[in-house]
Amino acid sequence: MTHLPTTSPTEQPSTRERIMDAALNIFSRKGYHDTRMDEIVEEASTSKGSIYFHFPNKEQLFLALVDQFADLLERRVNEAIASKQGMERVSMALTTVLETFGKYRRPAKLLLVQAVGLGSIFERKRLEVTDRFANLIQGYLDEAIIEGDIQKVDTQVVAHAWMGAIYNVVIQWVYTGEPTQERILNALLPLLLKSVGYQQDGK
Amino acid sequence: MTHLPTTSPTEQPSTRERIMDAALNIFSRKGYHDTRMDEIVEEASTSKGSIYFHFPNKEQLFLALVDQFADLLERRVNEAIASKQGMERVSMALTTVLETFGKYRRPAKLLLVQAVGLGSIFERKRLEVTDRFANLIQGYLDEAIIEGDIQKVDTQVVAHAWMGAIYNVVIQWVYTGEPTQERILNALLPLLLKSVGYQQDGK
DNA sequence: ATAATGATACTGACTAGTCAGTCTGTTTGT
DNA sequence: ACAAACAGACTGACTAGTCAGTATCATTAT
Repeated sequence: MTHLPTTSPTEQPSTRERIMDAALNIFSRKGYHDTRMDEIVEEASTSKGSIYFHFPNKEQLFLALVDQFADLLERRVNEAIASKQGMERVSMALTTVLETFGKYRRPAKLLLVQAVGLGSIFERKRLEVTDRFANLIQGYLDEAIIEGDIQKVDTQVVAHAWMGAIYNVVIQWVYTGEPTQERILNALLPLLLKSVGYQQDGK
Repeated sequence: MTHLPTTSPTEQPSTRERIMDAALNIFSRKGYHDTRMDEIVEEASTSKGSIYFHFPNKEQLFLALVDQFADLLERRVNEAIASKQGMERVSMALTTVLETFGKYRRPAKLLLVQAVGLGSIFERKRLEVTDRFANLIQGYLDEAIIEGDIQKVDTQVVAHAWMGAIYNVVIQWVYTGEPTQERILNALLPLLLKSVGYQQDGK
């Protein structure tokens, strides 16, 4: 089904890719603790030894998936905003994030839900990822303030608030399928922009 | 330390209360899976059998804590908004939620962090709690629209976005202690109100 | 008064199952 | 010949939950 783009899109998937694919499926569905390594073995049509050849342990396998998706997300956002400036960057970044979450529903769930509430190792990783994106947003906002696009605000709080807003709406959608992606984009984007006093031009 | 108000505030705590107190401490610190029942036994100065006399299993003990705090939160909000109308209700509800999270930091972490990413039983409970509060917010917003306080918006999306914003900022604060509660209130409240086009009167 | 009965609250040694990770191989590629 | 990649049976640490028994107090009978 939903494959994350990998390094070799032409050939048939390597064992390592099959393992990550299977792990993503099951982790995102059942969560970290309820996922047995033997299930991944079966889903990936491989063996215990093979998994432990490619990954040192269960934890690292999980973190590899989190990193893979976080990287993809950041790459996509960076590509999308390259040609934009000021508040348009913010707007474009938001749209891209929502689209990417929409396209990759399972990894999104992994990152937003299953990576929460695990042990301290995972908490550190989650904080790292969260900070990474919060800093990104904060940077754009600071830029927009300098450019005079928006009023002065507490960009740190705003950044985290925005992330929470996006996360939560997406999580709701991942679980229930409601509201539709279109509704989310139509409602959320203006909401966030308005929250810092920016009025969209398109009508 | 931070005791949740219970039914008998005068007498010294009953075994059941000691168990819940200890469980809250450890669950909120280490998460559900990393908490051993034996640790709770020790912290509560009781016995294994005693815990299983008062609670059928680990899961139900955890859910009892979640419910206890969700109830407290809802009760506080309802009390606070009783005398208000329209958009003032929304404003007051937000303030109360932030204050309550601030006052009960550990149960907040339990509800917002540790209850996420667990199995299906917990997911159901989390959706239940989330919906409960989202519906509350949505109700106030719908009311405010009818009263003409704010423009028409997709209140369902707004409700979930707001919750996410609040959650995420509070989580950040629970983890790092930053930003301060005052900064959060000063930044978050206007942000949320502005996001639906409502201008505060104070100033 | 006090002994017998019962109910509730608690104790902690024990068990039975689970599952991540290991180990000893076999196969495949160069 | 050699190593990288894979197979899968096996191990043992770990822990939720059990259960047979004890302590304490209220209730009733004698």
